[in-house]
Amino acid sequence: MDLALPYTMEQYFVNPNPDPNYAHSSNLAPSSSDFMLSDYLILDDISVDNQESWSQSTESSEKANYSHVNHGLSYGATSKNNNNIKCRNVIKRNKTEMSSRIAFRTRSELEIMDDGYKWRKYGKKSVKNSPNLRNYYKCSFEGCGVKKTVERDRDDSSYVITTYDSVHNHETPFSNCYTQISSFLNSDS
DNA sequence: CGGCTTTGACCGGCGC
DNA sequence: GCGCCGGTCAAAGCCG
Repeated sequence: MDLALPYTMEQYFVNPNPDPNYAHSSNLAPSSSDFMLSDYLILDDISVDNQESWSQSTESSEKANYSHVNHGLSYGATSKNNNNIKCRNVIKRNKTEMSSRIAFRTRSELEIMDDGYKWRKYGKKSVKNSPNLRNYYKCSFEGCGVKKTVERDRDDSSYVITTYDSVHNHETPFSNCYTQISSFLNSDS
C-alpha cells in the first residue's frame, strides 16, 4: 500500500500558484479570470454520491462545471486504520483575491490528527444542522496564517471532516519524523 | 510562568 | 433594518 501522509497530501493538492493555467488535473481547464474551481478527490472506497453530506460549501453549479477526479492515491492519517479519506480541493479566485482550501474526511475515532504541524485552538462553535461542534485551529508557526477547522460528519460521526485554509509558508517541524514513519509504513505493507 | 484550551462576547456577511 | 449564522477575539483558567 502506498501510504502518504496528510501534510504531503496538502502540498500535493493545494495550489499556491496564482497562475490561472495551473491545474493539478488535466481535466481542469479554467477559461476565465474570475472563476471558482472545485474538484472532489475520492479516495479508497468512498463514493461520490454522498459528497453533499459532508461538504457544506458544495454547489451544484461547481459540480456541473468540473469533473470529479480520482488521483488513484490513498492516504493515511496518524494510524494505519485511518486511511478512508475523501478529499476535496477548492481553489477560489476572483478579481481581487485568491484563497486555497482543502477539506478531507477521515474515518477516525480521534478528532485531532497529527499532520506534522503545530496548531493552536482558538475557537469552538456549534453549527446549524449539525449536532457536533466545530473546532477552529491556527498554525502556531510565527507568521504562518494557515487555519483549519475540525468537525465530525453530521451524518456519520465516525468520520472527521478537516478543512485547511491557505497554505503553510514553512516546512513542517516534524518532516523528518514523518519521512521516517512513512518509510516504516510503506515497508510494512 | 509560559503556552494552551475554554468559552462567552463580538463582528461581519448574508438573506429576508 | 433586523436576525441568523459562521468565524474570530480575548479574558480566564488549566496544566506541565
